[in-house]
Amino acid sequence: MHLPAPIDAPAVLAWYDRHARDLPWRVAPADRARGIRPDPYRVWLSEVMLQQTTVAAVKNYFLRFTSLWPDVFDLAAAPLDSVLKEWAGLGYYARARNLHACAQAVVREHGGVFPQTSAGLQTLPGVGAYTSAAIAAICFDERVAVLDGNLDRVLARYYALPVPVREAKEELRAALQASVPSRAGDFAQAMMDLGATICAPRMAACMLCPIQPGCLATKEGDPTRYPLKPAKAERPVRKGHAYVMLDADGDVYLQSRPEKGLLGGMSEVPGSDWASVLPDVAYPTEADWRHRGQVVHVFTHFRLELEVWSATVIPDGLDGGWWAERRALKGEALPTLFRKVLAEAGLD
DNA sequence: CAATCGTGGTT
DNA sequence: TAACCAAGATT
Repeated sequence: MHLPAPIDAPAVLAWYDRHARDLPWRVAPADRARGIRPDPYRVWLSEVMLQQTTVAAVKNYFLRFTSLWPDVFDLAAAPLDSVLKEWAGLGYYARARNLHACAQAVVREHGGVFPQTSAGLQTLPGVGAYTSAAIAAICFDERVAVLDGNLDRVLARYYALPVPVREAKEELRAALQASVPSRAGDFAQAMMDLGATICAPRMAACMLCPIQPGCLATKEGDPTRYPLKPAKAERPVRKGHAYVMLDADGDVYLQSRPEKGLLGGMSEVPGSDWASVLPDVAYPTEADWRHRGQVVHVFTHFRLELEVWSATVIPDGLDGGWWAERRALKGEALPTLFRKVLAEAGLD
């Protein structure tokens, strides 16, 4: 499959010069034209946070991280534990571990200076095809195709792509590559802004679109028909128990999850396995256990239903965890799931 | 390479 | 309100 007609980059850049979003990690096009260059550390940090995550959700985390750790040396020197705590709630926690490992690699192996090519950047932990291209284009104007979810949608519509994106990824990349102008960084950000604000998933404001003249989906009449979706797998249900233990002072017993896998390295309250059939109740210790309710939490690939139990216990026979003061819970590396569990047990 | 890996905003 | 989906990486 060969895709015709490259994107009209001058039209896209002219649109971007007027309508670029103002974001904390971004250098505005006017400033960029004046020679101001983005800080690769801030661009990298924002790009990692933005992986599969909305701009709205990222903003405050970005400001917090850059306030705590203004440069890559600060972040590399921070304890992993504190990075996980600050990442709590943002999801996809492998990103936080890779973020920390990447900062240390940049400091140890590159003297604190990020590599300046997409190929060099892609050797870093947590930096894949998209993120390496985005940093190289935005910071160094490397003429590389920056292909994210927004671009998948914009290009699928522009070319009225007759197959799901996954089956034509390389054709899209080639078509985009052939369109990249010398202002590669502004072009990449412009195309993403276009996807986020004009060519949105369920609404296409084609009258405002700078590349509407070449858009094949618009010619067909219904751009939101694209991209074509592959059949979706249904989401299985898993069930389990969560045991919230309090001591006489009202402190809460927490423990760390295994470093790999779901919610890896984050904190939790003890609980059962999660299975398609609710496991038998097995309290961690003898006490007057009470059922406090149920928490439902939806992950990407399954739905979880946890029965929440709580009790005041005599703190013995427990191993490997720690007692957290209730007013210190806010600072623990607790994923949203276990914050819901604690709330269900009456601990806010 | 298909499965795994979170969460909150939006419709 | 349930479904959709977001500036993807890793194995």
